[in-house]
Amino acid sequence: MPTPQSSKSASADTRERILDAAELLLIEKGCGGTSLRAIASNANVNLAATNYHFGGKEGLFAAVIHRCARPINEQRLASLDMLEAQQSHISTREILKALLDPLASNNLPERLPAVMNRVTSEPDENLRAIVQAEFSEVSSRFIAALTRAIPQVEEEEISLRFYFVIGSMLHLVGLFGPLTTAEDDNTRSQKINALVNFGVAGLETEAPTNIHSQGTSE
Amino acid sequence: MPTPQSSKSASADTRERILDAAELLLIEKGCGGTSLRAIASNANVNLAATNYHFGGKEGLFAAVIHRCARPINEQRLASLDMLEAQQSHISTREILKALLDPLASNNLPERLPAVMNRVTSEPDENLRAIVQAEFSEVSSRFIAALTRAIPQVEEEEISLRFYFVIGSMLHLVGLFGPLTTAEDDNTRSQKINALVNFGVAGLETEAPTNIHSQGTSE
DNA sequence: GCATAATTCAAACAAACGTTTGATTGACAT
DNA sequence: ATGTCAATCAAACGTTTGTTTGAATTATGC
Repeated sequence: MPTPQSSKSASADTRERILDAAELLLIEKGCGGTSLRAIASNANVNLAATNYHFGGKEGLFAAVIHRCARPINEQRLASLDMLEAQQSHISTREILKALLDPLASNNLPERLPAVMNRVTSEPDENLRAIVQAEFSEVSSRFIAALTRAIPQVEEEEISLRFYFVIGSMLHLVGLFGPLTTAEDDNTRSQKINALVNFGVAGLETEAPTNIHSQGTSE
Repeated sequence: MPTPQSSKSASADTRERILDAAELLLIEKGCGGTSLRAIASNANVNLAATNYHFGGKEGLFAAVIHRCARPINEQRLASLDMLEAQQSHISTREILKALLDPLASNNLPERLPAVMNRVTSEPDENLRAIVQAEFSEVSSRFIAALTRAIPQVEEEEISLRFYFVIGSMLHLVGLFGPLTTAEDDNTRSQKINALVNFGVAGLETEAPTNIHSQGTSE
C-alpha cells in the first residue's frame, strides 16, 4: 500500500485531475452513483490511478470532502476569530454573516456548496463521520459564540436552532442548482442575505417552547 | 409487463411486505445503496416479485415515497383547509403547526420523516421529480397561506423563507435518527415545537434584505 | 372439476462494480 | 550509464447489480 503523499511535481496533476472529476461527478450523481471508472474516464487517467493515489473509493471521496470543506471552514473560523478579537459583544447577525457569507464568495471553489449538500445526506456511515469531523470545530465554535450573543436563550435551544440554520443553508445551496458555474452571483448573495435575516430572527426569538396551546387549533 | 393493481387478497401481503422492507432499507442505506436482493430477502419474497409487482427498482421506490408522503400531506392540507374555513385571518404559527405537527404525531408511519429526509436529497433525476410532484400542492398551498398571513413581506421572499423552514425540517428529522422506533415522542414534539417558534420568527421578520453593511465586518 | 389467469419460484442473463496484479514507463540520484 | 523507486498502464479478478425467463404453484371463475 504505497499511498504516496503529494510529491512536488510528478503526480500532482493526476491527483488534482482525479479530485476535480470526482467532485463534479459526486455533485451530479451522488456518492453511490459515481463509479471509479467514470471518474478515471473524465479525469483522463487510468482506472488504477484512483486506487493508487487514494487507496480506494472511500479515501478518494474523503479527500474530495476535505479539499472542499477546509478552505471555507478556515474562512469561517478566521472571521469569527477576528470578530472575537475586535469586540467584546458580537451580534447574532455578525456571527451568521461569518458563517454564511463565505458561501456567496466567488473566489472559493464554486462547487463547494453542492458538495456539502450532497455529502451531508449520505447514508454511508464512514462518509458521515468524515463530514462530521470536518465540521465539528465550526459547529462548536459558532454555537458557543451564539450562546454568548443571545444570553436570553439557553444553550441547548441555541444548539438546536443552529442546526435549523444549517438545515436551511444546506437546502438553499441545493436550490443553487447542481452545476451553478456562472450563476448570477448577485442573486446568490441576495439569497444568502435573506438566510442571514431569517436566521437572526429565528435564533433570537424568545417565543416560549413549553406552551401547550399557542395556536387556536386544538 | 403485467404491473398488476392491488388485487383484494392475494398479493396484497407480498406488495406491502416488499414496501415495508424497501422503506426500511431506503432509510438505512439510501436509494443507491439498497439492492433488490436485500429487499426481497428482508421481505421474505422471491427476487422476481419486486419486479413483478412494481415494474422495477424505480417504480418500487416511487411507491415507497407515495405511500409515505400521501397521508402526511393529506393531513397537512386538511389542517390548512380547516383553518381557512374557520377564520378569516390565520396566524403564521397556526400555518406552521399545520405543516409541522404531523411530524410529531405518532399515529402516522413512524419512519416517514426518515424517508423524506433520505429521498429529498437523492441525486437521481426521476426520484427527485417524483418527490417534487408529491409535495408540490403542499408547497403552493402553504406558501399562499403564508403570503396572506404575512402581508408585510413580499411573496418571493416568503417563498424563499418557506424553503428555509423546509430545510430546517428535513435536517431536524435527520437528527431524529435513522431508526427512531420508540424514541421519546415527547422530545420529538418539543423539537418540532422549537422549529415552529424558529420558523415563525424567521418568516415574520421585516429585516431589510437589500442593506449592504448591516454588520460591522468589512 | 376444470380451465384460465395471477402469482411465486429457482435459475440464469449480461453488465457494471471496486480492486488487484504485473509489466512498463519515466524521472532522478549516484 | 545504471540502478532505484514512483507512477502509469492494460488486463483481469471475483462480486454484485437489475432484469428476464420459463416452469411450477396458487387462486379464481364457471
